[in-house]
Amino acid sequence: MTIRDVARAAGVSVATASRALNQSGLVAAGTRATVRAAAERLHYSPHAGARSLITSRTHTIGVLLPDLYGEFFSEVIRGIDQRVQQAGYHCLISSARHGGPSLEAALRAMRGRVDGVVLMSPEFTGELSQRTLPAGFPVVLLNSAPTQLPHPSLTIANFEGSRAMVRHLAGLGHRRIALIRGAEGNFDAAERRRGYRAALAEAGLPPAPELEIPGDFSEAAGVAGARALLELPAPPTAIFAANDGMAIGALFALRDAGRRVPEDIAIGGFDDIPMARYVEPSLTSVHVDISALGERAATRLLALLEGRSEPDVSRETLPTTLVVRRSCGAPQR
Amino acid sequence: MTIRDVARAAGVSVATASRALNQSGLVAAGTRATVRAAAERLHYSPHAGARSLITSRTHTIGVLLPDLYGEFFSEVIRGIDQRVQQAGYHCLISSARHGGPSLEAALRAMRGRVDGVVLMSPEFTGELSQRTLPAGFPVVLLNSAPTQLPHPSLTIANFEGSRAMVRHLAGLGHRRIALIRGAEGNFDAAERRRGYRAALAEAGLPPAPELEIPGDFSEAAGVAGARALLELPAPPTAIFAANDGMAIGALFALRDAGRRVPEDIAIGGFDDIPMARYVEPSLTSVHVDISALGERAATRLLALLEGRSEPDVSRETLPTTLVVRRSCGAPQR
DNA sequence: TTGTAGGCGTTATCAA
DNA sequence: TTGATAACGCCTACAA
Repeated sequence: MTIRDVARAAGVSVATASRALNQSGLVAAGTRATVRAAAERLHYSPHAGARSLITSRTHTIGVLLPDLYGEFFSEVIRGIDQRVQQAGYHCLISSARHGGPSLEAALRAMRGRVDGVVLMSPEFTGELSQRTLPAGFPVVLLNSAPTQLPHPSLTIANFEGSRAMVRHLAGLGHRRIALIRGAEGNFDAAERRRGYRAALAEAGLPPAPELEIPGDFSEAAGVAGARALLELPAPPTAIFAANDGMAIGALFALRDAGRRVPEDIAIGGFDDIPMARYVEPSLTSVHVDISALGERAATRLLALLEGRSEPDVSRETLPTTLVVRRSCGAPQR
Repeated sequence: MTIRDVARAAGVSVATASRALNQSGLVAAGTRATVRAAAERLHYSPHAGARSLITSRTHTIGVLLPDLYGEFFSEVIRGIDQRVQQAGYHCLISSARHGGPSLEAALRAMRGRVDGVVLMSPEFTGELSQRTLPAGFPVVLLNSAPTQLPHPSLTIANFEGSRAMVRHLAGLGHRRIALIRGAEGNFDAAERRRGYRAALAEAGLPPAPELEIPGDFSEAAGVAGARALLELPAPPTAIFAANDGMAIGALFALRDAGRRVPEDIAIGGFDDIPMARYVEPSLTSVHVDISALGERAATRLLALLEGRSEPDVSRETLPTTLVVRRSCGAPQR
């Protein structure tokens, strides 16, 4: 079932059939109708590969993520797909997780399959880019550290969100506010710590290195972190965990240790995962609209593809909002 | 950067270059090395579209889901991608959600881009299949009702899982066990109800139509369902909700109504979403390994693609396991 | 063991 | 307004 069949059925040449099927060119209204009818009747749909060969557009964008696990990624994908679909594009998903194919291989494998790529990976460097991607290949970076790379990049307001959280805790009267940090070397984690420190400084609270506990975004790290904090000669009265997973871990650890939340210790998290509403007490967190992040990334990439935007390498930050629930002890509503 | 460039750089013909790059054909070890080196140096990677034109394989599989929202879908995708990636394939994701393009359009748009498709949609009929897909096009159905369609299909053990749950509740001494049903017309929902009824019958409990409350898998339906049940002249002592979302809704409704769970009323859910562990009391549920479902679907599809399997249209059911937590009041451990 | 040449399904160019 | 025909990049007979 190729365009030849359609052409034959409509009694025209393939060239005319092609013109009639696409918007392009001048075709008599009558012939166009005949061709369209034939295509419909034959259930014709063009072969994407062949078309991309000549147009050198695939109408597909690649989405390369470090993993496909968890709500963050599913939401990103949802946002991207939604945006991309309404533009008539497709989504080729791939994860370059540890143990799987390298980022380079994954990127390379996408060649000829996608017109551009939304990329989330700390490993992506200029050197790699140059080695792997054709010059000028459209790329949008997601949640990456600021780079010199000539690509637009999107992040969420890690710094501002954390600062708002810690400011809120300080506003409730807490003087000893601990931080359970995110993964070492992670850009989000670093930014969240920066926000934490900034808020402390603003509130006139002295930096207290012993209140900063390393973590890795896992629930277990939250448990361990909270336990460590309780061991301190002067334990904190509030804990800010760099993500909700660790915050929930901390919640459990405190409960096990017989501490009441928020009466004895307040807790705040980051991400506002759905579960935050359900834990007991419900978790104060920093809300992030992840599907909007994906949608925005797709929009930027499409703009690049359509050549509508200048090589705009600006960095864009999506806002976050503090969601106050019971775990921080603030008066509700 | 095409194979011509590589050939030229290696001082051979494109045919030889092609042979050297693929496993195929007899090539002198020396020339193979030269060609490979040239390809490496030039960062050559073949154009997928062109290749698919001649081989008529894309090494890509389509994944068509009703939506991309929530953990179920992200886990399915993860399972599929994992399996497919290790076979050197790619994943083209698409959702045929309401308001978006129709299933037919989505399916049609995949032509020439994928070698086969993992499909989850209640709307997929033989008629549609015939109209949209080339005869013999590889399809694997996910969580669909049994059909006459000549495609392998995969489901989870809805019936068995529900039966195990209700059997468990009956075993704890409950005589009045209610069901909050899943969405009308949904195959999973129907199967879960069938399991519920079967377990009641096995336990010698009389069917009690007033204990079957309609629902739609939403948390709100769980709230409404639980309230309705409490209004009954003889309320149930246990509630089985057809999914965890509704079970959690019911949990909240009971708490609001001043009922203790599990002391006054026991609750069980289905799916074992991550949140089930975190609600208070933790929720007894039926565990489903969703990424395994995706992985299995991918495996079946790949078998079809590689022609390794006969046109095996068998229906495969993935087991579920009952996870007992506190909400049902069973002794722990 | 290697090279030549044809063709996969489309669109684009150029004549008619 | 239409039709031949030449690409696009690749693979694979077939010939050398």
